[in-house]
Amino acid sequence: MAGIAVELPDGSKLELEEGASGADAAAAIGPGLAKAALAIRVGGEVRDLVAPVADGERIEILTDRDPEALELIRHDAAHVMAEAVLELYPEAKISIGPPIDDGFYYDIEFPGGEQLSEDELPKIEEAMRRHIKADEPFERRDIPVAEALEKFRAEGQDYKVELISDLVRDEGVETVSLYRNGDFEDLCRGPHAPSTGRIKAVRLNSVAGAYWRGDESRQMLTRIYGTAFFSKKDLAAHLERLEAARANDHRKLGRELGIFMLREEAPGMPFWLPNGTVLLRLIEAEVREQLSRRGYVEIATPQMMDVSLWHKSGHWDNYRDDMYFIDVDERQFALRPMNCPGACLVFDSSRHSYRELPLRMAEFGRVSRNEREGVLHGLLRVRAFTQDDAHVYCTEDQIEAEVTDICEAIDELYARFGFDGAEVELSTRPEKSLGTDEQWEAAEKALRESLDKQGREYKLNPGDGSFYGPKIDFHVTDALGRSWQLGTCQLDFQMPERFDLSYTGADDAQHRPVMIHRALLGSMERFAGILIEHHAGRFPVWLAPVQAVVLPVSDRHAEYAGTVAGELRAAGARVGVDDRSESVGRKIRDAELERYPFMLVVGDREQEGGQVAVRSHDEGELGAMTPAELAERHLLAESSRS
RNA sequence: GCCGACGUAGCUCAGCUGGUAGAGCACUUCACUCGUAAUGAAGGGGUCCCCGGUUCGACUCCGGGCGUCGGCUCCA
Repeated sequence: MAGIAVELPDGSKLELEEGASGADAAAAIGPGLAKAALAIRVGGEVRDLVAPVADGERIEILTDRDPEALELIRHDAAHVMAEAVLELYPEAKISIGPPIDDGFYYDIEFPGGEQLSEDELPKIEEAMRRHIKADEPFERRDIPVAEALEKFRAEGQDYKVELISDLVRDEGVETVSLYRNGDFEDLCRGPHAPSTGRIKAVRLNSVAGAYWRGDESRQMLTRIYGTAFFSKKDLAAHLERLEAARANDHRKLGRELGIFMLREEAPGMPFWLPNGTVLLRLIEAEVREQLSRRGYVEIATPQMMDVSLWHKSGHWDNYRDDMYFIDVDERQFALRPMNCPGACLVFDSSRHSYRELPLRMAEFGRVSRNEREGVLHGLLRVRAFTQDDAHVYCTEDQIEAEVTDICEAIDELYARFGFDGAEVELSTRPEKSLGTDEQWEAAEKALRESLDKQGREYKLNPGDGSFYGPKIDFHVTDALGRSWQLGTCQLDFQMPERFDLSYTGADDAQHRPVMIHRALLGSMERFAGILIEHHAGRFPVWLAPVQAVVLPVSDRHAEYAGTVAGELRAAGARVGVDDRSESVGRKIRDAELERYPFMLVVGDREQEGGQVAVRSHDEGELGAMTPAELAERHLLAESSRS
């Protein structure tokens, strides 16, 4: 009888009988592996353990040590949750339940369209544990579409019927696969672990509303979020990590460190406190350093302009819902939601030669957008913010070099602030947009080619572009792993046309410039928020709003403390004095909680020697030195390059 | 905008099955004058988010708003 052979990750060959499964392969290698095996990976594809392997395939046995296996059991857990929910609420209609980054969810319609209360989660969780303990096997079967439709129709599972119908329509499938665990059988591509018992720890976290198929106009379902692990210890560690991440929330740190505040009187419009304002100015200085090095000029244009301008720019047609309008006497004005029209008016205020291009005009532009309630989020999603904006007017030939230069500036700037790298996304034409197919095609091509030439990895976001052009976005994540867009580079053939912008070419004729909208950090507010979380409120010395605090040992050293602070400030350092009548220990503690990088203790010894006793948060006590030495060695060492 | 939860002193939070509130920290004052993560004592501070309703009486119950938080959708 003919055997088959598969190749293992170490390159060795494993002889198996014809028709052998992944489980057989694992068993052939050893009983320990047979017990630990969860699934197999062939190439990039994960398969059920019971799926057959073919002659010559390179296979890998997945166990709980494999990161992909975690995704597997989370998907398993989603099925177990659906099983438990249907047991407790037989009338519920289930939709989809995928694994996600750190867990899984299942979207479910409860009877009467009611939302599930969070209080019910423990009950569901308990039922899940029972099914996990019962170690129910996952069993797959493939059945004809008609049979599947009949089954789910009979069960009243309308969402499954819709999913299957769409599979037939979009992919022309003839059969679908179902997975059974216990009494529950779900439409599912798989793969799954051999049985529910492989889930060693499970936790349901929260419920939330979620639109069916992510479509606002459709039914809102109840999304139950949960997570699963291979051990209770891993689950506990995960929950601890979340807890720690919450401590780095910029909203909490922002208040504690005197960076910003929010008030009910101005929802979504942050107030910058003294320390935050210093931080903002330092961030701006880094942006300006890029501007001057890369040949930008800076302008400042009005916050509010007549509505006629917004009709002209296309914002009224495409962005009206997000704008604030103000009636003044007989005229209607709008607060700007974007800075581009102002820049266009500046460009249009004089004649331009092709010799001036690319003309790069930057503006730290404050914009106001009437964001829908419910989307606001600390500094990360606000209604009034400042973009480190710029508009580059250039020829089509210059696009690629400009886009490349912008991407480089973003790389340099993010590296300067301690970010390893951002995720790059390319977004193309949305449904609501201005311009012709040809223009969009040319613009999208230009961006794509620039990215390709730079050798950048990027994700494609079809339909996610701005209404006037496609864009490249730079994304980074916050403390809890949520991704936020920062920098952006958007191509625009529309605005120059609408504003009838032109430059004189070498041929003495008038030509239309191309406009690039670009922001390196995106919004100063959002960037600052992300920066706070990235550094957990403990900024590098050059960026710390207060770099050092002078701590007099007793009241009689207060005057000397003031002298020292004065000297350091004169040298350009940001220094505070804590001259409360408190113990040194107390002042050290408070300084640490404020996350000051340096604490300068001054008592009799230091006062006599004209020195300060330096304590660094990072390095502990550094001994005594003069203020000048401290400034040179520590406080100013990494300051802005400008 | 949608779903859910929440809103008590500057902050973190107790509390009341309906009888107008309390702690710690912070703040003020006094004493202490202190050497690397909390010195002690005393004191001030609240339209219990807002507006209605029920009730003899509402911080508490009900309705509506506003805001915040977690999601969805949307977006820098």
